[in-house]
Parts: sequence; structure tokens; C-alpha cells
Amino acid sequence: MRILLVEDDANLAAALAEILTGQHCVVDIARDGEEGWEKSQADDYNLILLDVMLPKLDGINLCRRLRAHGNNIPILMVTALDISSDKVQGLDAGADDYLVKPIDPPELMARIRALSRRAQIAEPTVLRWGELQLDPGMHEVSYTGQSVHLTPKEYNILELLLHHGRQVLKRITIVEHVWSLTDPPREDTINATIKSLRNKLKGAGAPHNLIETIHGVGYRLSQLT
Amino acid sequence: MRILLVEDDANLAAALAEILTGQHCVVDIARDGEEGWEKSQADDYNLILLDVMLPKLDGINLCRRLRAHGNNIPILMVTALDISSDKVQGLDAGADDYLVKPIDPPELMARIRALSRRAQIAEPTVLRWGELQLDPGMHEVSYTGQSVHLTPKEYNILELLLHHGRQVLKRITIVEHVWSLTDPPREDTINATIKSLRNKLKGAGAPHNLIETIHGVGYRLSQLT
DNA sequence: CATTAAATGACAATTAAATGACAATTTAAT
DNA sequence: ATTAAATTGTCATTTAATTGTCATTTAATG
Repeated sequence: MRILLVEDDANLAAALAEILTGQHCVVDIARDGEEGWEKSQADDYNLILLDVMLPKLDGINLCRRLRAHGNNIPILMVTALDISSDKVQGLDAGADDYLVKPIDPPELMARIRALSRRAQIAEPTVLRWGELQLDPGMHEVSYTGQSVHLTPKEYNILELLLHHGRQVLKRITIVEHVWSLTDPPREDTINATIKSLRNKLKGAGAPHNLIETIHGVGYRLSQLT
Repeated sequence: MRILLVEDDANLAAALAEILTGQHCVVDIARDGEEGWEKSQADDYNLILLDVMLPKLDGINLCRRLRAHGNNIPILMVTALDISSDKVQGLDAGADDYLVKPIDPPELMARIRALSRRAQIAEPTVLRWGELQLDPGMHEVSYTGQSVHLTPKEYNILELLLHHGRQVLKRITIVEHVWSLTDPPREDTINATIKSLRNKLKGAGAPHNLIETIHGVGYRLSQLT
């Protein structure tokens, strides 16, 4: 768990950092709102722990700016007083939860866990072609539900094909995406890879021509029946 | 809000009950520690208000017994004197907060509110994968009930894996979450850590491939049978 | 049917990961 | 503050998987 802590009070920052690292989090500290903004852009965090009162750019506005930029990382706001206007403002600005000082460590951890659990919603974009299925998240390919183990190159080629459907992929295009133009392999490396890809798919019951050859041009997925 | 009040002094019990019901709480009263234990098992309460000095089973021990049974209902301890040893004992036994007699009604209500707000946070789900179990709150890992001691890095990686289930975690992702992008370790530090993680889990009876390798990509948890 | 492209099978070269040993570092204990 | 213990990071080596290449066969094209 990587956490960005934006807090100007050095003592509090150190104390919080200690609690968090004690709970196996990796913590970066920003001393003011501007620094917080920069770090949040430079690095990926799982959560931002954000004080409301900050030099240069206050917490509410930093939060607002992050949300305005489409960043939907969980934000836990820390406010000095249990003043409802602070709370309302913070939540309106897009914070996910708030904490009142003095901070109770177990409560802090509990809220962090709650938030990071909530953020656990993944985007499932499974690619399909008839019975063929490729799940980028799981890195898993199956035909009629039967899973097929592919090597990276094979996997990449198949993914590329699935992204393009019936469109023909020129061999150059394949090289470009799966290998690299700077150090391309011999021509028949592609053949060999396609071959074993077809073999593996056939092993799971796919027709041999699921990937069809366009002589002199390249490959594409075959028409679905 | 259902509150269990464990208090032997009938006058005090009545007074407290009145305050609480006046604030729209439903109150049950137990006259001693044993009765408190029984009621707490028989019924679900949102909070227990627990005197330290009690006949049969004192508050500290009742509290301890509740916690030992995995009950993490908020407990507010009431102590007659502002003796710090009482406070420390109570908190060590697992109480969440304590109050000193004589009780000031507004303070009582404030602490109850604070506690119940804290408790509203859905408590840490224990992460599971077959026989494998990781409790983020306790920071504890076990396989088939047998506890496994992990170092922080190992723990973090395992937690990350458990959060993602069958999702493949790319090595970059692991570095990003467990170390930090600014000062990443060598590639094979990951290998080494995964190795010892596997070893420790194997020591508790887990199969070696519980964490499976996706060559050229990363790691993920293996399919449950 | 001659030519070129693609498929194939076998195998070598390359690359990635696992491993064991150990040094450096951090943390805890005295 | 010093030592001891635990953790973390690195290296060299072994093992395994992947990838690239070759020689050969098969198919497609005009």
C-alpha cells in the first residue's frame, strides 16, 4: 500500500508516517499542497492522506484539482476540528472520507482499509471472438472455457488480433507491436509463433483456421459462423 | 443503538439507563460480570458499557474474555478512580475507551458517539484464498489455521496477491506497491522474496505453486481446486 | 509450372526465474 | 552505545521456459 501523506506539521507527519510504515505501508510525505500535487502526478499512490490546512494550496483545493483531472484515487481528509462545514466542504470537493484530529491510530488504519477495499472495483474488459476469450487482467486465454497456456509473444499476438477483429494485420504491424522495429526477428519467426499459437488453440478445440492467413499480407481472425 | 450496561450499583445503573434511553438507546442491564457475559453472547449489542469493579467476574476479565472470543464490539470501560493502572489494564484488555466516575452525561454521550462512529467502519475483512488466510487487522497470516510468520515485504506481497485473486500482478506493479518506484531494488530481489514467501507457506503445508509464476509477466494466486 | 510465401519440425540460442549463499542494512535488545 | 537478531538486497549458479533460426515441405499465385 503506497500512501501519499500531505501534511505541513513535521511532527504530525513523522508520527503518522511511523504508524503507517508500522502497518507495512510505503509512505511519501509532501510538505505543502503544491508538493502534494506534484508528487501525486509523478507517482502512483493507492491513497492520499490529506490535511485540510496547508501552505500554498489547501487540502480542499488540492482535492478538487485532483478530481478535476479525473484522478479518482481514494482521498482521506484530515481536519483539525469537528466542524461540519469543513467536513461538508471536504466531501463536496471529492474526498472519500474524513478524520478528525487528534487521530486515533486504529481508526486511521480502519478507515484506510475501508477505503482501499472500496476502491477495489476493477474494470473487466474481456476480449472475445466466438468461443475464444482473452482476459487481460488475468492474462488468461480460453477456448470454450478451456484454458490455454500461451507464451508472452503468442499472447501478445493473439491480443493484437482480438483488438482488430476481422481487420487484416500486416506482418510489419505485428512485428512492430510484438517485437520492435529496431531489432526485428527474421521473417519466419512470426510464422513459427503463429504456428504454435494455432497449435495451442487447436489443443483446446479451436479450428485450425481460427487465425486465417492472408497470403502476402498477414493474418486476421476468421469469420464467425 | 443497543447498549449492554454492566453495572452492579443499582442506582448508578438506573441513572445511566435513563440518560441513555433519553438519547434513544435501547439498554439492557446486567448486574454482574457473569450475567454480562451471558447477555453479550445471547444478544447483539452495538456497544458495551462496562464497570471495572463487578461481582463474580470483573470488567477487565470480561473484556478480555470477549476479545479472546473474537468479539470486537466497542467497549467503553467505567472506572471509579482516575488511576492510570486501571486505564492501562482496561485498554490492554481490549477496551476501546474509558470513563472516570463520576460520569458526566454529555461526556458519556460524546464518547459513545465517537466509538460508534469508529465501529461503523466495516471491520477489516479477513482475506482468504482456500486454506490461506490473512487478517489485515491482526497482521496475521495462516494456512490451515497454522500461523505463518512473514517479514513486512513478504506480507505486503501476499496481501497484494490476495487483494487481486486470480489477477496477474506484473513485476512492476509489485515493485510499485511494495517498494517504491524512486528506489527500486534489483529484479531478483522480487524473486528472492517470492522464494522465501513460498518457502514459509510451504512450511505450513501450502503447495509450492500456491503462488504461480506467469513467465515474462509476474505472479498470481493459483486456481483453487 | 515456376516462383514466392507460408507451414512445419527440430534444435540452438537466448532470456527469465529459481535457488543457495552471503553481505549489507535495519531493527530490537541489552 | 554496542551487540545480536532479523530482514533485506545482491551475486553467481542452476534450471526451466521461451524465442529465434534452419532446412524442408506444403500451399498459393499468376
